[in-house]
Amino acid sequence: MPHELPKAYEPGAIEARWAEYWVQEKLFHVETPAPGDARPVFTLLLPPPNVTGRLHMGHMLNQTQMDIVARWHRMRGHVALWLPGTDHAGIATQMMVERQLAKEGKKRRELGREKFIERVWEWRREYGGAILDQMKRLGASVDWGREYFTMDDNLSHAVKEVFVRLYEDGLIYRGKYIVNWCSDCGTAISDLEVKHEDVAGKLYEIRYPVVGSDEFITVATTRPETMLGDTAVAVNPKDERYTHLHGKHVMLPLMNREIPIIADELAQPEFGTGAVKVTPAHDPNDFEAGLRHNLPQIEVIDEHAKMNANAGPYAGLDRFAAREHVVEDLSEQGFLVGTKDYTIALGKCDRSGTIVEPRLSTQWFIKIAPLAKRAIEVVEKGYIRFTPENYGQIYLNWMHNIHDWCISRQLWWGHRIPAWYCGACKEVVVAREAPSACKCGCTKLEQDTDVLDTWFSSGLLPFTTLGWPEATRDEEVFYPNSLMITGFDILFFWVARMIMLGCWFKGPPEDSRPMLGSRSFASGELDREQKRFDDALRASVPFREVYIHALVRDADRQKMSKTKGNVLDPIEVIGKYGTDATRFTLAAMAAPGTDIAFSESRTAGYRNFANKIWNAARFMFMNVDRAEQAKLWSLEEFQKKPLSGRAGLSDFATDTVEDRWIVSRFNLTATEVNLALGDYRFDDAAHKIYSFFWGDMCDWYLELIKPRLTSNDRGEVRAACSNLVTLFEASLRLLHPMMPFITEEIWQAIYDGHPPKQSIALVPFPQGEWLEQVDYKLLSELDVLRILEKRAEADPKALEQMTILQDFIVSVRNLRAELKVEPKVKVPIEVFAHESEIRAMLEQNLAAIERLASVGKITFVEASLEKVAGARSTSRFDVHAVYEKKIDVAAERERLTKDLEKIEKEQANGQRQLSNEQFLAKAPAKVVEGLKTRAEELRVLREKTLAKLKEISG
RNA sequence: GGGCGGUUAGCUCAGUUGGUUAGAGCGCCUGCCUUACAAGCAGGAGGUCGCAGGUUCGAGUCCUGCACUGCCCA
Repeated sequence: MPHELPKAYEPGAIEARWAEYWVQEKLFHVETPAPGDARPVFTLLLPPPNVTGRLHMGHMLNQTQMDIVARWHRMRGHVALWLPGTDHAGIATQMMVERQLAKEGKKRRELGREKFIERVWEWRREYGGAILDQMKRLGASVDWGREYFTMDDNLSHAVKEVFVRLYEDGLIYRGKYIVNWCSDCGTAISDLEVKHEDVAGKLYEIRYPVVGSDEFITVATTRPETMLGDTAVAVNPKDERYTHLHGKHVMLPLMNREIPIIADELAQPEFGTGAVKVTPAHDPNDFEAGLRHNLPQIEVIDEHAKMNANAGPYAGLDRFAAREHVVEDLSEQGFLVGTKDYTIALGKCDRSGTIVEPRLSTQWFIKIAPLAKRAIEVVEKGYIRFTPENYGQIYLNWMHNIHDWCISRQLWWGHRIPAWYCGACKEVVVAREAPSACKCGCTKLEQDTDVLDTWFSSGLLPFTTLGWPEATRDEEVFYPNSLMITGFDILFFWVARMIMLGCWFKGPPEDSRPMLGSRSFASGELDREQKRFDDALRASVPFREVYIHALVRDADRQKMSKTKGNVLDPIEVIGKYGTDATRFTLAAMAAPGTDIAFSESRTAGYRNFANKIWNAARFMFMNVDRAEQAKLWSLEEFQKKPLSGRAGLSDFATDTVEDRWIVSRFNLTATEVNLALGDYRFDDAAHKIYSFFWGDMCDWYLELIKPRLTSNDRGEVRAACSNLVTLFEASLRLLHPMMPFITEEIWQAIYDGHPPKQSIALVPFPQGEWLEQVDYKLLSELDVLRILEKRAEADPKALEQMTILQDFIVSVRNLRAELKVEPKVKVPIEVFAHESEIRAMLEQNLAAIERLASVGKITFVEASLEKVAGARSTSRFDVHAVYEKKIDVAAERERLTKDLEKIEKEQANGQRQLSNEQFLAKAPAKVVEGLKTRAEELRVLREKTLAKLKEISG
């Protein structure tokens, strides 16, 4: 069947069609492997996007990388499970629905809890799938049959189980502490959800009169309104300026309340006057100091960030209005000493942007130290590997300084805390199911109205999505997950919490930890116990590897933000250049540890790459169709080949130097791509494929085989067609993880409706097999070449010969350009090659040289052409164009002089090293050898260049 | 204040344990509508690797200091 392909690649329709096909056909659904299934398993969990979210560039980078890795593993024959899902995003979703209600003139509280939650579910059914639909457009090869949502029944059940177990272990407690309060969201938030921002503010100095004296004590604060709740003034015990005031009291201005002067480390002598006001109900440090000194906690700001009744005359004012009034009154009454400009690190709610109020409030917390201890241990012992490595350090640093985690949220949307309070005895009952009665006999139990932090549930996903707390086959097979790919911004939200929770719930009981010094172990027994424990710990990690990707910035390296208006919508970029090109851009720029400055010009370049592939395919089909019409060869011959043993290039005829060369290049490239992907070097892998496809295959191989494709020799046509299709098909497989759409389209066309598998995504990846057998992380490039040579997959001789042939053709083209030969004129050339082998190779490729360098008659001469003006020389050959046009002597001299300088400089460098005994003694043999070979080349080149210069000047 | 990173071609970036001639894309210059591709082809220019020291036979790569710059945490 003839192939009609449009002249330019049009990604839109093609991509939408395949995206739908992959989902419809459930191609990436993974059945749980039965016991005895020996295939390697690869598990990847999608960090769930917010159900309210829309896809942004960060998601796209994240998902592109995951998809590349997942497709790569799948094609290598692994059971590759990629689990998709969304996060219920407590605050964000609740806000979204409240806004919707507001439009109808309704309020959440009027509706009531149950009705409201129903509305949220409705909203989720209606809009919650948006981001997942966008993922489909990216071609993400996830298992849609296993999609999860953090509020699903099974996951909610697991959340309850975790809460109860942690509570029973004494790791969850409830108490009144200072928390980060967002008055806009109306809930407590965790430390991680507070973003600090340096802003210009003021430092107010206020003097408090010391009771029973004329003295004043001056304190400095950035938040004067909180003084209304002051219950002490602190001075450093070592600060001699204040020793005489220890035990005395001050009169709190405006409130006329006597408060003590306490000696506490809280006050730093270097800061301000060395004395600080203490407001235990509105500052975390003051809170601690308050506990140390048994100070009363007077709250003056309420949940709406307004001053409350304790603030006396200021009650009812907003906290910022109150600040103005307080400062005014202090000033009027002579208590304000002064104000200074001061930079404040202001904490804002990550979600709403509201300034966070440290507020005294009763909340649920996780006692984090025991969990953190394990989370540190598994990383220190190398059970989890970070890429780039430095993130391991950052993680440990954070984990060492972690604080208890406030997990309750004053929201309705989320997992409700499984705790009930007795109406009679106030006892707290924590249980998996609603208890019918308290142990005091009272049946009036009310459930806690709060819900859990969203991250509490998402931190459990690596095991709860696999069926936990039930012991399932899925969990047995797929846990630990193989990999977590995510951005550094949620390293702590996600990665850290998953590790803490995973290692706790999937790990060995803490009391099974062998203790040094314990008498119960005989010698040797302890080691065995320790090993058992460590093995259990190793098996408990949520994932074996963590890859942290960088930030996608705009082309000017600016962070993308809505306020700056520089946000790129990936769907728009895709619309312009195609998904494949966009994916390829992200992959090619994703060097580990470096932010991506996303530039559309680069994407345009990769769209051109897609177009190049497309046209190469057109070229292939054009030739194949012609051969088919002439009954010389048929695609069926290729289609009939069995799939087994087809990971690389098989049945590839290696009659010519270009055949042998392209096989070597293909196998080398495939190997390098495998190595790069194994190291998450997406950029390397992309560049290697790009230069192979375009630089080797299109620029040289396709050009070189053109004559054979149109030859009258049946054998030549057959071999050329077969080679072309074989090579092309294998190259598509190599490219498929990065550019899934165009590769699927062309691959399916090659098989004309009779593909050996439903999709290119399910056929073997080139050269993957032997790499499974070795620890390839230890291989150098040279080792790779050697191994391939041994396996007859690379031919160093062909690589060298082809390089010389390319050099030769480029030299002639260069001569033509310099002599300004008309493009259509075939210029005769003279060639000298002193090595017979090279002369023979050139003679064998005369037709190619004639065609690719637009050459007429080629004459081999017996003497060097180095003295011929305008001749080109390399260490292996001299070539000269016989053409009337005069050469530009000045330009030629300049070029030669420049060449000579370069040659001599390199020569001097080499000589210095080679004449250095230390170098000869210490440098590896291959370096010395290489330098010697190069020195000889340089010697020849220098002589030839000198001769020419002399000729031209004389 | 504590910690981590960056500085390589006009621009955006690679450069893996130190080793032969520092690479790519885009941009730029010159010539071509050569029957797959002008989203292309061919040829070309462009870098004292932020600065100053040090280690080494050998430094873009390791160490120290400095300058500029970005991020995270408090």
